[in-house]
Amino acid sequence: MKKEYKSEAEFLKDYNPKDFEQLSMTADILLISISDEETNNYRKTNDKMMSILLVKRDDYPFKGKWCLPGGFLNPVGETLEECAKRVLKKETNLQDIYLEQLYTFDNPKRDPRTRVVSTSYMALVDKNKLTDMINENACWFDVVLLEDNKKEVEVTLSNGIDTIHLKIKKVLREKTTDRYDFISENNNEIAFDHDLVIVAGLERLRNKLNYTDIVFNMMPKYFTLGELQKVYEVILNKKLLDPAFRRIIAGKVEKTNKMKTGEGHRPSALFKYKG
Amino acid sequence: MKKEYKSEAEFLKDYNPKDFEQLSMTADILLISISDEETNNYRKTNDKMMSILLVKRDDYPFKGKWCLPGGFLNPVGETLEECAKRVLKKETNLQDIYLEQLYTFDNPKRDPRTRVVSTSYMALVDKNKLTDMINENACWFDVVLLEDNKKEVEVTLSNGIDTIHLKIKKVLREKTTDRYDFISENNNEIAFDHDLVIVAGLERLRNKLNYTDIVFNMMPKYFTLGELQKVYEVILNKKLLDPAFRRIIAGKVEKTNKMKTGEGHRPSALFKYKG
DNA sequence: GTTAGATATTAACAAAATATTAATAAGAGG
DNA sequence: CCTCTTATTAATATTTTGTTAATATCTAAC
Repeated sequence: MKKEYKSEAEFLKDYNPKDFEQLSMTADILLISISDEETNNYRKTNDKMMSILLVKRDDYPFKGKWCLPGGFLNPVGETLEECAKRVLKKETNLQDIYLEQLYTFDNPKRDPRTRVVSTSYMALVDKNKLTDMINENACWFDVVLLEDNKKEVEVTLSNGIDTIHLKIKKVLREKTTDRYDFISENNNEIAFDHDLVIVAGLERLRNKLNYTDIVFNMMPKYFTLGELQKVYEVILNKKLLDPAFRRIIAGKVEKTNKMKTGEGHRPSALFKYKG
Repeated sequence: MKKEYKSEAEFLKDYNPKDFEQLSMTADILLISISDEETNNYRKTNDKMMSILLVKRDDYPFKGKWCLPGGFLNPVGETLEECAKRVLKKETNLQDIYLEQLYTFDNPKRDPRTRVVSTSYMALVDKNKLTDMINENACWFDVVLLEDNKKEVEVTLSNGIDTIHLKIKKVLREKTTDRYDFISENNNEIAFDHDLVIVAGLERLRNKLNYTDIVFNMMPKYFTLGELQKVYEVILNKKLLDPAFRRIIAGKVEKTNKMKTGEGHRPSALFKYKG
């Protein structure tokens, strides 16, 4: 029989959340940076690449597998974003960097322990600004986008020692907005459903590049237009034409009186983000 | 002392989620439609408007307040989207309509009972397609966007009897992507933090209008270009020029041999979504 | 009937944005 | 000083978008 309450306060005094089935939540972070030969200890090319931070699990479940940094939400007073920041600080000592909520993943089978819903965050940083050492179980992996069409996405992650190959099938879900359901075809190459988080994050970054200034979160203070263009090209995975690129970017940056020399060709002007 | 496990299976056998603090989750749905005089029982104008579905709470907390349809996630096997669909079916008997995850709201104080994290979904529908009656505690509210600048958003919701005035302060959070934190300035005009969900949803819809065909989810099968243009104008909250609009939309629709007459002016051709 | 009012539809032109090609600039390194 | 490489910009073609205005065809009022 339902008890009749006379006020919100009276109702709340009686309420016990343990009367209901509950669950756990985590916040996972996709930390993306641009790497080049200076910040890369195994490649000998001059190419820029995207790289993401992975952590090796030293406990069950998925013991020994790589995964995104993440951790359980403390339900007593902590927000998911605070949780994400706490984890990020622990792994990289980074604070005050660009962070945005990406998506909430909730496949009931995504965690073998119990029902765990995960809200993922995307964070962008310029790796070179990382002065402190990152946690010893964490490592940067270069990202190579092998394939990205309407049927599938294929990504290879590599740190020079380990190589992780991710393959995700796309199933058209909604024609009007060209949305797809992503179905992992990986057999525990990476822990949990973090392959889906990575793919969703790379796509979000690619989209935001076109209509925001998000890119400057992963640039150093001073950069040449050539460097900036390479970053765009790496993220978009295609060549851009110089004059077109310069027109688009012109209003966002301002020329400094510094120059970058010693590169074996005509020196280029250094720019900085205007704003 | 930490126990040493030899396999994933052995570890899982010992794992008890109740050893940790847990929480509850809900899925909330922002159902948006376009209303006009035919589907509106109190306005006598010919204008199209956006309208959203609200539900009156008949239990504590927030007893008697309006809120978005939503419900608790069943942690045993139900996904958040399944939960959203279940609630939507209960309130409107609608199935198979456009649904997309909007954002996860997790302010620890958003629910006075206990820690409840809510993942919100946006759903679009053409109200006229609703053949079944909606639940008796549910009601369509017309949406009037009074103000939307870099400092604040103001929205009025009205069903002819009740009027709900929402005011939300914006605080710039991130310059590069022009993102804002939304701070509710409402004193329980609407239950929970559903004012934030509404504002986030309206903004998402406005953005998606520009680069997707999302609008056709709220259109009838056959429509005139004038009607379609009005829907754009209502959502974007501004006038559009005819030839420009027609050029943009031309590739997305196809002319049928039907005409719409009886409107007191030159008849217009009926179009349908191509795809 | 005739005319006014309303929106539909398209033509025509102007302006702005974008794409493309190619010319010129200037340090590094032989 | 010659070649390589990338930087930078000029010049032009093409496409897209903005604007104005002309014409079409219905309903309703007179």
